[in-house]
Amino acid sequence: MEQKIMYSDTQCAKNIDAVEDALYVLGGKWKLRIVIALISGHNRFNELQRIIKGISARVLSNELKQLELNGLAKRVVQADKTPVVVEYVPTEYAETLKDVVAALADWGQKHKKKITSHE
Amino acid sequence: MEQKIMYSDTQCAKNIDAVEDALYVLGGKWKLRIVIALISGHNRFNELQRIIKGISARVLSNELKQLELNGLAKRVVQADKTPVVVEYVPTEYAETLKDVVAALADWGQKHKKKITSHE
DNA sequence: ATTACTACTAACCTTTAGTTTACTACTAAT
DNA sequence: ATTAGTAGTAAACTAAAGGTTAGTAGTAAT
Repeated sequence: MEQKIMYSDTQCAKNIDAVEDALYVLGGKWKLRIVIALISGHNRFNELQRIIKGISARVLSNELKQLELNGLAKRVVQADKTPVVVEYVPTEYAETLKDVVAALADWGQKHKKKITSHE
Repeated sequence: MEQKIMYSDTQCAKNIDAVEDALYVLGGKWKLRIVIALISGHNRFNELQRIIKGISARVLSNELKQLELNGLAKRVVQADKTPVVVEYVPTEYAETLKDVVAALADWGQKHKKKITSHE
């Protein structure tokens, strides 16, 4: 009936479902930025707030809890130190996001070049 | 001073900025799903609304306008046909998103497997 | 003694995103 | 004549996300 379908409807639905599952964990304004910061070795609360420009303590705190729930970060308290040091460390699972981050960062960079040059 | 930084602060900031630029265009609940649907050959308004489950006409209409503004989709009216047929076609530029979609869909799929199996 | 840093939380408020219902104007089929 | 589909828009609303301000309890430096 239709001629121009490039991929099957089921493939399309599969892709939509899959990005839906990804966005459930990674969606929103801050999650990916936080993951990048964590992977880049920024592990302490105020350090994260400093490097992720514009994020409030409230939001950072909430997002870190969700990242922990989803197995991407771990809250580590070093109770021996005084004052107590809290670190948020990316899990091994968070490393699996490197391709996603790379693809998105790459596209974002190219996109910026595009809009700042010939537009 | 610090030993454990894996990547430089500037690299981290660059990545954060780049995904920020990408999310400005692609962020939100629907944009990527619509792009996938468009690339998959679903081009008409009601067709898109049918395949993208849960999206309302209002939101679909708004998102399509934004995708057009950002050069990812083009609204094509076939005035000759009766009734008039409106098609939303992905631009060439939208094709550059394939890597992003693939990375995200791949991760989403693996993530779903992870949480539905051993959790 | 004051200032500042740490890692947050509470309460409140605003903004953005999304939903629902209804409606338009036209066509095409039953 | 009625029903259904096309491609939407308008108005009014709710829900979710995020921001702002202030404050806690402790340490450590000036």
